[in-house]
Amino acid sequence: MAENADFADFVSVFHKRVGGAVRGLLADWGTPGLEDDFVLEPASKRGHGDLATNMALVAASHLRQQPRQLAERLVEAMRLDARLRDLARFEIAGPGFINFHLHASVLVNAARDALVRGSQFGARTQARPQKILMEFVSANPTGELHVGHARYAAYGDSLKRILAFIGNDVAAEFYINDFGAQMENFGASVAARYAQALGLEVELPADGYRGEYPRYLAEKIRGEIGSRLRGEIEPATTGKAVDFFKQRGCEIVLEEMKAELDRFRVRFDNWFSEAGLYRSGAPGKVVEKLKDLGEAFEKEGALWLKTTGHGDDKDRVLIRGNGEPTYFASDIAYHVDKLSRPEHYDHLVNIWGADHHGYVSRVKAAMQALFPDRDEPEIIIGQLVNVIEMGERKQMSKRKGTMVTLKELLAGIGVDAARFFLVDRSHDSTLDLDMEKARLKSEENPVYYVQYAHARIFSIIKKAAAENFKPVDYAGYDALSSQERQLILSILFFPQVVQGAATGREPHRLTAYSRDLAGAFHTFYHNCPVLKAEPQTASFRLDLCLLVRNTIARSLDLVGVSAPEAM
RNA sequence: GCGCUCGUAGCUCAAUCGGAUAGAGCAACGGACUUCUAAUCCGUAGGUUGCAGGUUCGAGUCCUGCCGGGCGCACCA
Repeated sequence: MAENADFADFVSVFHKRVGGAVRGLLADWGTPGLEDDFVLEPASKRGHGDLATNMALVAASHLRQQPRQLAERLVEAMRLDARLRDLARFEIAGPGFINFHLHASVLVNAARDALVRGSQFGARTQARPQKILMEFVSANPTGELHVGHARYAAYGDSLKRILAFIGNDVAAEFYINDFGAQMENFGASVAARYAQALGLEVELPADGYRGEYPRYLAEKIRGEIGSRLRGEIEPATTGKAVDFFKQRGCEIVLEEMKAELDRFRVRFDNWFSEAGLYRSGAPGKVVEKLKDLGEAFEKEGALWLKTTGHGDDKDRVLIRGNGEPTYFASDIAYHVDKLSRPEHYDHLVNIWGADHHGYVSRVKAAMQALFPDRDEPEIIIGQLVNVIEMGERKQMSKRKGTMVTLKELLAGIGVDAARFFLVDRSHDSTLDLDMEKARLKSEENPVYYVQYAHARIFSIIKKAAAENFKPVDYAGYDALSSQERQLILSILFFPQVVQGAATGREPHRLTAYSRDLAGAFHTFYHNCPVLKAEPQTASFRLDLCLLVRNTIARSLDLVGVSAPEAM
């Protein structure tokens, strides 16, 4: 408590004070931890005061006693606490809720305090900051980013911002799968398109990459090298040419992905190459290590990892019968690498699509075998995105061409609407995207509702400057309207919302919050004139506007959305 | 078949450890611009939280079964 005093926000201070007032009582009752863990929620919406707690109900379920009677005794204890009495009055309602009515002056002071904290309001609330390495998107470098990737990019980047805001040291990494059969296939496909562009009769590999993109890459490479590699390709693509097209094609793809992600306001601190991992011999080394640990065994000509010893439902191949390591082996090496770096990460977070969820337990099993004393990596599974075309739901597929690219999404609805839209729903429900509708509906994207509130405030601020408005001291102002109470309360919960979004890994709480806050502001705006009010009222309301502006801008920034000054 | 996951208003989604009358936005309907931006506000309507049981003071939330959608069940990545 003491070490965080500088960053303590009103709600958590109030929470501690309430807990302190009833600590002895709860200890007598033997409800361990309740004095620190009880829920304090905003309640004004329901007309039950400003804040409420269900602690009597929780205690009742432990003690098997009447909640209302317990509530009476809790409130009695609270009334004995003079400092708490200075903040609020209390009452019992319903089955045993305790409602708090905050004194107006307390709300005014809390708002002013939040404003003074400026960019630090709600920040650095993490009790024990961690060094976190997040890995997400990690699209194969063989094509364009589509809206599925965009969803993870928006989700992962937002989560990164949120975790960093509350005090963690967070790095984002993109894992490049630039090794293996898929890449050979990709190189051969681009080589074939190159040859075709030169007028040669060369077929795409049987299961090669179709669609426009390899053609585009081939064309681009032809612009760079002309017909220099013509001889390497006819009549069939040779290893040397495939290597070149693989390499150069991959480089171009990555450059374009970077540029596209940059436009989407997603930046990775590191791009990690799987091929580089192989060059360093890491997969081989980790396999040796697993053998030494007695975790690997030979069967049917392959080398297996005994993942069933660590909770997986079957054992997994590390080295294939043909001597090649599996993707799994290199992925283990990759995770070992993450943990072995000089940064000494405390925690790894991987964000994977639902199509990889079968893979989770084997990676965890491998890491458990190698690092029995460390926390296992946290793997977040995000659901997929379907594309709706002509009213029909289709899974995205590069081959079938039913894919909407990130580029198209941004061209259609823009960065702000796209990021808000993608992050606004829980990552664990599938998302159906109808581009036609999205384009039509972008006008009514809730992001504009939120941004409009921000722009309105700027308008007030500009007007205040133009009129040379001189604020006066509003200490003692306590004639709060219900709209002001609601607005202040909404802001005071911002730190809790951020904290909840962080621990639950749920950035969508920020978009929901920003919408609520914008709503509270719009209501306030219609009922409470700012500059036309009495000087003291005007001064307070102007500060309140500044606070709302800061909080909306921060909420949007945490999900990578801009806060315009005018619309 | 087995495993994971989701199912909430016409649509898209919320709902903090199991708590008060399940909430927003959009769409629909009715009102509000002589005002700091009407991209807004106020109001009305809209629900057997997929179905059936169970646990308990209390279940959208936990447990069991069923129905439906998605994903997975490789010596692919």
